[in-house]
Amino acid sequence: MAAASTAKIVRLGAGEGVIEALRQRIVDHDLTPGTRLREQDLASEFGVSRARIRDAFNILEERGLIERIPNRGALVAKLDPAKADELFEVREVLEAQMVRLATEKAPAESWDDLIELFGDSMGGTLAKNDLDAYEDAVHLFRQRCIAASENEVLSNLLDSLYDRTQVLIRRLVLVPGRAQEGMRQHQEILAAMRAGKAEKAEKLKRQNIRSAREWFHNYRKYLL
Amino acid sequence: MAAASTAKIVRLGAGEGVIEALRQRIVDHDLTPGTRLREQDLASEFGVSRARIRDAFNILEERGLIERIPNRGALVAKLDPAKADELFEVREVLEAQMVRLATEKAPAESWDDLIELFGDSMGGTLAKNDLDAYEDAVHLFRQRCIAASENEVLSNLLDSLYDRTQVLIRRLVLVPGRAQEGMRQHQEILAAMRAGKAEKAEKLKRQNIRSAREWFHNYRKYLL
DNA sequence: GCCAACAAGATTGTTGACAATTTTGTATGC
DNA sequence: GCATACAAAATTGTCAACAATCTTGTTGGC
Repeated sequence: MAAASTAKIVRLGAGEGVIEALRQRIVDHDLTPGTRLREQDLASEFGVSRARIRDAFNILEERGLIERIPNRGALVAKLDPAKADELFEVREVLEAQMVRLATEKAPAESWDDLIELFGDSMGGTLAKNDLDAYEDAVHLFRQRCIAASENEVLSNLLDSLYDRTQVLIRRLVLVPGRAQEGMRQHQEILAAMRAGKAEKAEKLKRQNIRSAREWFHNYRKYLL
Repeated sequence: MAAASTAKIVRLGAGEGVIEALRQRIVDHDLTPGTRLREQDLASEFGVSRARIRDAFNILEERGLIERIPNRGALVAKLDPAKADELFEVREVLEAQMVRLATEKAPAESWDDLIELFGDSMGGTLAKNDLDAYEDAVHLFRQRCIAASENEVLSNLLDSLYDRTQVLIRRLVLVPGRAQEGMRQHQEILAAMRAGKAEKAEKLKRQNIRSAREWFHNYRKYLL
């Protein structure tokens, strides 16, 4: 569930739970973009002082999840098409690098269970519109790749980008046909990884993100 | 000079200057890795309250420039070889993407002045060991590419990564032969950009970072 | 002489109160 | 009726004091 949990283990101060709770609400669209965040309200709700909320705001702003206007407070960051494009352009190369490094650093057999997961049964799963199962599989693929790439810097960046696009990705799966194509692409990527072809896997992952970006463009009216 | 100034224009609060000042000291190695940062000392020096210093610490920690140990304070982050490798692995794809986007989005003629800058006279400049001129040229190349790539997310990530490796890069130029090779690589990259060959430019930039990484490995005893 | 227990000092973590700024509501003049 | 000026309320920005935790120096015992 928690995308950023891959690397953040340290510092369990009083305010740490606040950051995570706010992050979760924002990426889950519990707090919709543009929502104004009042320090005192949140402080009362979480039972901490305003200073803790302020600390959380500083960090969430640095991650791009909220925007702050001097003397006016904090707003949940909006995701306009231009900004979404920027995020896709960066994800394209970072996720491709993730797959490349994972292929190079992990033994080929370690992907067998994921190949099984994305295998024959997945088609039927999607036919029944069981999107949760698909989302879980993609999420697992992602987590395994991040772990295998053994690069904390990359991991943190991917988590940060993922937080900002999670809502969009989730909605994209709703578009008829997108999940099927995504499944096929993951099968191809995994096949390349199983064969140890890091460069090919990287290229395929890049195409996967570009493809997602194109679907987003074609359906952006419905997605944002 | 200020690498992170490309995008951070907003929020000129009292504490904003503190962040920038501390960042500058860290990336310039004015504060060496492992240095302990005491809140009260810095608060007195900058003439602000400890809370402002604390805010700055939060942000610098998020950017990976300092590390915090609970109840023990903040240390300037150390850059061990493993972490340096991680940074190179990420820079490799992000800077390549930067060059690709810059080539695609900016008119070919716009690189003519940089081609001139990295042209014939540069060889003599390096022969005289005028490293400042070389560093300035590389810095200008970088800034122009970031601006041309028109991607704020990418720009922020590159600035953040650059801050963490600036000292290392600066020292790497000292290694005999590295500057000459870097110059040649930039000439090739710029030639590809001038020709509008985005994919080739991307590939060359990738090789440029990989090459820098190898030099770093070979001379890491002297560099860290 | 060396180690452990304890106490004093230093440093970070947290809070509530105060100051500065912006927004909102109201009254007044045209 | 509408716009402007002013005042009150709400909200954010800043700070200094207090509490908790860790480090360091000292003393006593073996």
